[in-house]
Amino acid sequence: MSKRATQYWLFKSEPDAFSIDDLANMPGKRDHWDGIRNYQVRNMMRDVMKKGDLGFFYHSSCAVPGIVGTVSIVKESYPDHTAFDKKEKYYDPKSDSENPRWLMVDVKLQKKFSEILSLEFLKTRKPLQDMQLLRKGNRLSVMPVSKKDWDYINKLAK
DNA sequence: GCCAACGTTGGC
DNA sequence: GCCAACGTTGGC
Repeated sequence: MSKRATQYWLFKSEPDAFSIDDLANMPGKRDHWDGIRNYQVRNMMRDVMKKGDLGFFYHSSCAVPGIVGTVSIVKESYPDHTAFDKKEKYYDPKSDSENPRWLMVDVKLQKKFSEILSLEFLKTRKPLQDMQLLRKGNRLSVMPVSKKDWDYINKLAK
């Protein structure tokens, strides 16, 4: 039986809403990654993302955007219950428990980098020039990362 | 706060 | 199914 290769990802979060320290302070340093309301991202989580995959934690829409650490996928996609709750920011009346439209996964903190790898810095790295994160106009909040870029960035990290 | 990029919605 | 209008993301 052939074993599936680990896939790599990047998760964006606004640190004002949920930072890597917030994840570090959760019981077991794990939490569900709710609030995905984009079909491309949902489909990737549903069809491609597997338990054991690894991802970068990225801080967006803040003073210094960049990669701040790594996580592992500890639970594969399941219905995002925050879509059912009127009080939630990402409530979606078109989704309910009978027919859930949105999914989430659980992630666990693997490593917090001692220094942020800023977007500004990453842009100067020649080997990363084709990375999806660095492409103009990219708006996906979760995106795949190639093994090559994963390995390279981890070597830069402290 | 500006604005480029781009996903989504809805009229036709 | 086209496409204009609108909303959101996210860097700057």
